[in-house]
Amino acid sequence: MAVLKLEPLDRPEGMTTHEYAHRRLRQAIMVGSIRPGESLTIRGIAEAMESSPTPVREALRRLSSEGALKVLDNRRIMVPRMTAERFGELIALRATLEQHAARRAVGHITEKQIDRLVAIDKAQDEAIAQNDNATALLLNQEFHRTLYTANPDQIVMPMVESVWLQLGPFLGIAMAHVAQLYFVDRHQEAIAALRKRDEEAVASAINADICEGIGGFERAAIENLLRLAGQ
Amino acid sequence: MAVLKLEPLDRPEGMTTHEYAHRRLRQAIMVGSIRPGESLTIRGIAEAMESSPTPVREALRRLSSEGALKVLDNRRIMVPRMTAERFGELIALRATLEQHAARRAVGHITEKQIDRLVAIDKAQDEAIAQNDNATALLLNQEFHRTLYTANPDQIVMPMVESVWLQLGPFLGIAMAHVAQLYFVDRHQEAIAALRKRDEEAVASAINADICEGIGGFERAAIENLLRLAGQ
DNA sequence: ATTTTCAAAATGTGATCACAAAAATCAATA
DNA sequence: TATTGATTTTTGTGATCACATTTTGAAAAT
Repeated sequence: MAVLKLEPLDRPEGMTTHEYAHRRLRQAIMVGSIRPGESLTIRGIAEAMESSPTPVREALRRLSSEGALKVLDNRRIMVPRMTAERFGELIALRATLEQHAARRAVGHITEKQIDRLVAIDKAQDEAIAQNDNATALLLNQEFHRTLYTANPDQIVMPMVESVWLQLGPFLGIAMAHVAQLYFVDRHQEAIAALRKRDEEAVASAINADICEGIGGFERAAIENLLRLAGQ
Repeated sequence: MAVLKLEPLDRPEGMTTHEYAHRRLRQAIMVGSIRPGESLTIRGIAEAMESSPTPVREALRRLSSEGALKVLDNRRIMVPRMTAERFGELIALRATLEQHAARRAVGHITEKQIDRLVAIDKAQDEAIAQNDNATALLLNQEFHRTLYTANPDQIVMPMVESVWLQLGPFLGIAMAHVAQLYFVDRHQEAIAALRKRDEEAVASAINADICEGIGGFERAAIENLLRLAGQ
């Protein structure tokens, strides 16, 4: 049996087992610590987190509905393989979705929430300065999430998170084969546009943030990376 | 126990029980035959489709990940209530997502696939002429799905379907309180633009198709409908 | 008539078991 | 050595059971 090592995770009281399993697996996929092509077994995961197949199966179903996992014809479950084409689609969709989410937030966001964005961005810069990639990644997600969820009726956030999840495995590959991930962002540009309630400028900043960040990989670089990772 | 009546559904051989349960519930929600606010019980559904709680729970988890169901704090599960604000967000997101999907399909679609779109549109017109709302709705979905999936690496279709699912309950309400759903579409405009491989014109046609179709409800009309339905 | 109390029923959750299909292992054969 | 074939193990699936929590409904009290 494939021995799966999973980072333990804080489990708040009252959280159900399947929810906990979902969180832990999601986290592992998001940061790219499960190799694409590696097959996950229900019993293996259940044993790794000291529970039983039932709640693990529920977690796997949710993750496959979220696009994080793929169910094969054999009913085996694995992290989807990445291709240059799929990567391109993911980046393009991410740009579309997050521009939409940002536009729809501009009319709702308060000055206090914008101040919060400033604080998150500052914390991210500090994490980058200390070469703490994992924390920087998490804070970058928190920046975007905080912006988009300023709209209380927003529907798009789960879809944005789904794209992040699907990009996770590639991040894992990139981190393993690139000496240093260089972070560039357009957060301050977005913040300035938000202060002015300039919807167009906000969308533009978010688009640039995505396209010049993770989306900035050249196609040749991507194919090279994937080849190196044996995909 | 709330007695749930579910349309039986064709079950292909080899389809697992949880997949079948997922399909049947999804279908019921999509056409608006489950009233928002009505609480679904695992055992009730299991009994209604002559199976057991385990696979039903998996189906419910998937549907909640797809946005079709909402898990309350009591762990009760229900179809989310609709509000005018949520409806507005859903329509705006639908327009954004489907314009994106359409643009991304233009470069891949073949003449044969465009011919297929023509056939589907014709069948839909016939269904409308015969006042067969259910069939017309299904064919409309098939039109859009066929267009978007012309792109083989496409990622967005599950998200489009998620929005359709979330709009389903409102459709059910509208059908119950409006004498006749008037169908307007921009399919022929989209087809003409596809033949010319005019990405901008395709996106424009899809946008109009959505905004003038289900998205055409005035806010006052929506609030009135929701009030009538006791939401 | 309304509210409170308390027992009974219903419900979500997760562990366990049995079964069939798939994968892996190993011996026999070419 | 490589390949086939049979046996064993592993795995996904779904039904069932026990437990804790919630909901329900009726009786009692205000």
